[in-house]
Amino acid sequence: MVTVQATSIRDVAALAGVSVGTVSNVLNRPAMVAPVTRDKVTDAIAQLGFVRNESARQLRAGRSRTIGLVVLDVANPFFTDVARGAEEIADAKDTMVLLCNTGEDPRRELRHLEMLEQQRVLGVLITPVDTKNQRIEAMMRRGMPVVLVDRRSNRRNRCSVGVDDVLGGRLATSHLLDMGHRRIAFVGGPTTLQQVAERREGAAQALHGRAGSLLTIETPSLSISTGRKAAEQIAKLSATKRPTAVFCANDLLALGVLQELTRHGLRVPQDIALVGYDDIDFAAAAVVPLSSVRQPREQLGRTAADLLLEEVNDPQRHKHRQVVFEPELVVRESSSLRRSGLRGSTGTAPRRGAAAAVSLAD
Amino acid sequence: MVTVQATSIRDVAALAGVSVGTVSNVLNRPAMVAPVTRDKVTDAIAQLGFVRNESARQLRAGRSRTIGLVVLDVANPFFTDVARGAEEIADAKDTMVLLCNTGEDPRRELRHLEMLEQQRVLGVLITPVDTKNQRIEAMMRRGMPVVLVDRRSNRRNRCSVGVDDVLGGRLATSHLLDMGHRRIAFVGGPTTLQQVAERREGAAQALHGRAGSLLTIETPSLSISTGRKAAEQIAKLSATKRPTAVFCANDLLALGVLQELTRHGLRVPQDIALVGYDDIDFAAAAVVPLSSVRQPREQLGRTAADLLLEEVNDPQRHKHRQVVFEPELVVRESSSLRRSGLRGSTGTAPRRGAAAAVSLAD
DNA sequence: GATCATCAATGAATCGTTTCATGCGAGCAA
DNA sequence: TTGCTCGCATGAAACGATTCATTGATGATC
Repeated sequence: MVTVQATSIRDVAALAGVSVGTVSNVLNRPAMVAPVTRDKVTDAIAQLGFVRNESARQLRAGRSRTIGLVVLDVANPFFTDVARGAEEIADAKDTMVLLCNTGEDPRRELRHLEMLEQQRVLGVLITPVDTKNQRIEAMMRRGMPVVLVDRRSNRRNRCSVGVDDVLGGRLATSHLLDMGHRRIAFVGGPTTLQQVAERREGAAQALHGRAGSLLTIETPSLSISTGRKAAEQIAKLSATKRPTAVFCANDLLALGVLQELTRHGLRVPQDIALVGYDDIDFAAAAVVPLSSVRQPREQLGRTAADLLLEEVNDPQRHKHRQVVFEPELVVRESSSLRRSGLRGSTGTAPRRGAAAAVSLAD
Repeated sequence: MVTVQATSIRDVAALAGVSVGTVSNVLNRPAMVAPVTRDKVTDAIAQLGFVRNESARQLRAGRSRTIGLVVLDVANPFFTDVARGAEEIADAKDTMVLLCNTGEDPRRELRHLEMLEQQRVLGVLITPVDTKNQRIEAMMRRGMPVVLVDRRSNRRNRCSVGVDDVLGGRLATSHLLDMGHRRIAFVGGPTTLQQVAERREGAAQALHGRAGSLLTIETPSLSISTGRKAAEQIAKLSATKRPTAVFCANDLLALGVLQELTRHGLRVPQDIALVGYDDIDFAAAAVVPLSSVRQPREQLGRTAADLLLEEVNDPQRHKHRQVVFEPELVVRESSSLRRSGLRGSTGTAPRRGAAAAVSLAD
């Protein structure tokens, strides 16, 4: 097979009998070309199968039409929902979303950021692996708009959309305490992830001034398989030391924990209660429907894209904002059993706190 | 904030006191630049925060360093695993993967293909929405390498990697027949998706010459929520008409079916047996661990990327190949109950067929 | 000291677009 | 007829890199 030499705007111009400038006008400002000429050009384009070279366009026009979305894990439904939200907004503005997966690996994150900057994307939505990321700072200094996703920026010099993770951790843990649990484990990591650190912090806050202890099991990542490994450690503990409730930093971990506890003959929620985070679709469909802290995932993506495009389209007027959503605890079977010793009835979840709703779902 | 005028290779050259050609050499062929000069240049690059403009590079060099991966649904773990496999291979060859999500929408698919071709990507891996896709044919005629993913090409003029979906459908349905089921439903759609059509075809084949009927419930997509809707229809049927077993075209559907059946008081597997397809991680973690047809997902992605890069790097020697993997039935609780009337014991799965392994997993 | 090979660095040409100042012809008013 | 405006079309000049023929400097060899 012969690789065909790509046809350029010149070939189209030649075939249509017009100048290259006119072809470009047909492509970009069809209104200012006479209908007869326009038809000649579009015919020529169709006949030659011409496809415009985006590199050349971008080089000259100095402006790309894509934004980058850098996430920790595309296999995590949380992020695919965020992506969906971002795409929805971008689509409406004729902008494409480049989805990049770091797999929580700083080196891959760096590679993706480099690529995005080399491509001169309009801007970047990112959930960074590390709290401190030199590269991001540098990019911003060079004028690249960046919005942090699922992370709060303490600095005022950039936009961020996030969910109050401390509150989320507090909600989950208070609920477990209310259900009569005293030995609670937090499973999650790495703690370099701000989300993880804050959810744990929330758990610690909930315990403040109340009877109960928090055992932290740090994991290297947030996947189902690491969840299984963490549960193995828990299962190995003696019954008197073993926590009676586990709060996981996300649902994937929780699902892994659930599988592995079950394999070891530990029942959820009878022996160990379980609460996850994110409320992904699979949580409700788990062996034991999983209590979880729900975040407005698509909303997060939409808001992030909105903020970014606002900054892109009008950098002068744009004011950096830090948007924080509130999470919501969804109680399901995995944590709905009141701890024995406090009369063993299946209790419904109590409302706690003013701002945060605690809802009971199927 | 002032948007800084992007620094170019000229600025670097000026600061380092060398020519632009030398800077380019440092970037692309550092070995042929004297160490002293090289250091001057790299210092200048660092000092200016220079980031190479990929558009310009690509325009002149005439060659990009990315491949496109177009999938039906990024929220489906099947595809994220395929993506992971493809990325693994691409990474090793210093190539980036652009992940594009069509959401089974032909219009979005078209937009993504246009964008990829405009960007002059090295090639495209795609699971097309329609069996016949003009645009793909056109792209190939223009010399763009394309590999079909999770789909068999009957034509010899292109590469494809797929799994024998007819066999998969046969495995699942034979298993259900062996467990004593006679009224079996197939849930899946749209049938324009080749995978769906073939899995159904396999189901029909399994019934050939055996007692039993196949009820087809066509769905508009392959998500959890459409699965719920399908289950609603099933639940509405009278007990005598209702199928005793359901085979779903993928696991997401099956999980949805499972949730909704349970909500209607129908027990799995006692009232209705259930088999899914893909064996995603969540299948084993479902309320009732889900029997499913397993496909070598990452392998699929790796092989596809391998084929594509082979064609890209040596178009002369490359021979198009159609790789077909064999699926494997994994029997779990959702279908492991032998149908009453044939003595109601929990049976283990029988081995069926020569090539296809039927394994019993936890 | 002349000749030649080797190694580095140079800078102009080029990739395929977009953009914009310029040209041109038709139509219209004076 | 002249002078203007208006509507389209033109084509040369960018954009920022890569590439390659050419030049220059340095040693080595005779």
